[in-house]
Parts: sequence; C-alpha cells; structure tokens
Amino acid sequence: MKIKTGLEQAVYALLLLNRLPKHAMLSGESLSEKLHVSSTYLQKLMRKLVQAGLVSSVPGVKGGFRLLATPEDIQIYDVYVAVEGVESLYHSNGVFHAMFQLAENKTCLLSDVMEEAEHAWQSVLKRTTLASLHQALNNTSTNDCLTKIDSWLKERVVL
Amino acid sequence: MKIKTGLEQAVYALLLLNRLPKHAMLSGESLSEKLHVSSTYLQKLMRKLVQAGLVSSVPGVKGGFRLLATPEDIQIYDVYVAVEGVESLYHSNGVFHAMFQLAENKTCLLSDVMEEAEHAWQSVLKRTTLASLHQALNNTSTNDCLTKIDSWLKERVVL
DNA sequence: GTACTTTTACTCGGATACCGTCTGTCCGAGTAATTATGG
DNA sequence: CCATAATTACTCGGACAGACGGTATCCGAGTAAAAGTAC
Repeated sequence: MKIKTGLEQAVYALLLLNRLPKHAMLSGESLSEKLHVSSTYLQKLMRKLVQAGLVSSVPGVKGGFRLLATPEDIQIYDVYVAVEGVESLYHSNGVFHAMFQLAENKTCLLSDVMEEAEHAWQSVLKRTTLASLHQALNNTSTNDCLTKIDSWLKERVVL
Repeated sequence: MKIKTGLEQAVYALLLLNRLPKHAMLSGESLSEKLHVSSTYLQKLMRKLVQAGLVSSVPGVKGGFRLLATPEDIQIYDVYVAVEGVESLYHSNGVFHAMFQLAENKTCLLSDVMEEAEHAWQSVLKRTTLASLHQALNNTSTNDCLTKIDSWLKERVVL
C-alpha cells in the first residue's frame, strides 16, 4: 500500500506556480522539465488540479497554468483529493458482516477505527497549506537555491 | 491508493481466536470458513502473523492457530505491520531533490508533512488493541450473534 | 495599414500499453496424532 | 499387549497465475496568439 507519486508531482508543481508573479503562467512543458518528471503524465495531473479548481489553465500559445486560489487556502489535503479522489484509505470488504451474517447497513468494527485514524491523518494534511510549505521552503533553503529557481522561472514565465 | 483487505481478514481472524478458551486452537480451514474468505490466502496471512509473533501455530493433526500475546498487548498497528510491512504510506520519489539539485540526505518538504500525518494515523491504530475491539464487539452485538459464534467455535475448537 | 488566412504552441480528454502489487491457487515438504499392522 | 509402520490432517513456504490500479505514451481536437498574405 503506497501513496501515489502523483501527489508529490502535483504539490511541487503548485509550489513552483506559487513563486510566479501575479497572473503569470507557466506551461506544462516547463513544469515537467523543472520537476524532472514525465511531461504527458504531469499534464494529466494538472488537468485534475484544474478540475478541482486549484489552478486555472489558459489554452493557446502563451497559455499555461496559473494558481487560482490563494496559497493560504490550498490545503495539501485538497491536492490529495484532487489527485487521488475522495475514496478513503480503507474500505470494508464485508468480512465482518459475513462473519456475523449482519445487514450491510451497520458499520463494521474495523471501519470505525480506520475512519478515526484516517481523520487524524487528514487533519494534518488539512492544516498544512501551500503557503506554509512555501514558507518552509524559504526558511530552510539557501539563497543560492532560491535565486536559481526564481531566475529560471523568469526565463520561462509567460505574460 | 487503498489499504489491503488482508488487514481486515487478519484482524477478524485474530478476533475469532480471541474468543477461544485458553490454549485452544482453530485450524486455518475453520477460520477461512467463518470469515468467508479464501482458505489458502488466509493461511498466507496467518503465517505472517506467526512470524510477527502475534499467534503461534501447531502443525500436525489437531494442530492450528492460537493467540500468542494477550489481546491487551496486540495493537491494530501490529497487525497492520505484520500484514503490510513497515513501509510508510508515503515515500518520496526525489522530485524535490531533482527540482533543487540537492543531495539525497536532506528530507524533502512533503516527506515531513506526510510523516507527521502518518504518525497521527498510526497513533490511533496503536491505541486500539485487540482487547478493545473485543470489548466493542461484545457491547454492540446482540447476544444472539455472540452465542451463535461461540457455539460454532465450540464445534470446531481443537484441544 | 487593415482584414483575412495560415501557422504555431499551447491545453483538453480519451484510448492504450506497461508494469508492479495484491489476491488467490497449487504443490511438495515437514510435523504430529491417529490408526493399522506384526510379533 | 506393545512396538513399529502407515495413514491422516494439519502447517510451512515457495512458485505461479490473474486482476487491478498507477504510471506513462500517443493522438486528435480545441483554442488563441503570432506570423504571413492580399488588397
């Protein structure tokens, strides 16, 4: 059981977009190049982020992706849901009900526990926003790294 | 991303074993019959529980499985680790390092968050024991269900 | 210079292929209780 | 009746097949800016 790497790609893509000046955009091609991930697959992910309302996209030449919401409002959990869907980590397979020949409507024992655990998990992902990640990045990175990124962005930025 | 159903099978198997009198055993065949799951696959899971030290097994005719630890000491997290391994839910794929051309030794931003989230998740699974599930089962089930199970166990119990 | 057409560089969304993992099956081997056999 | 052998019913562990989902690729379609063209 593993969490998809798609989440990682999406989060860091958003983190890059967050460094752009207001209303500026970056093409999917540029994003994938900087993240060193598959271009076509990243585009698939970006579409999911668009559908989730986290970023907006502009077609045509001089098009690209741009952060739609403010970074303070983008929870990591939102990104997770956008990429992986709302399905919970655990889903009962009815062993409990089969065991006791119960109706399907009652929740099973394990589900309750797993649901509680997942809630605890989600709460961490909900209180962590893109803004806090951005902050952490600025605090922990050397100026050299950041300026290198920002100058690269400047070359590739659209509009 | 989903948690294996193997966990469900294992937990309820343990819950069944917990209803046996001291030192009594149940065969893998009987377990799978009551849980309505694949017999051979359940045996695979039981072996993992044996290797994890949660249950002990006795080969030969009149053999079977028996709870090794006391139910108060068996955390659901132990079962999870036995079935799914110690691997964490999230494992970085190095996007962060590729992005900034950093050395591998530094942890990436997302890893920190995901690790914290997983910790919260684990803590719920650690404070839930087989004993507490057993308790919950006794409290929420009708007497009819429980006596039906226990009489069935009496028929199939070994030793 | 203006209106129109073509080219270009993007996003969009579906179809598809690959591959690892989880589920499930099968088989031979080991083990111990039970049963059968021989003296 | 006792000792030994054969049978039986389990667990053990590996090899293997099938299904499913995540990763990745490709393609045609849509869109809009830029470039080219005609008058």
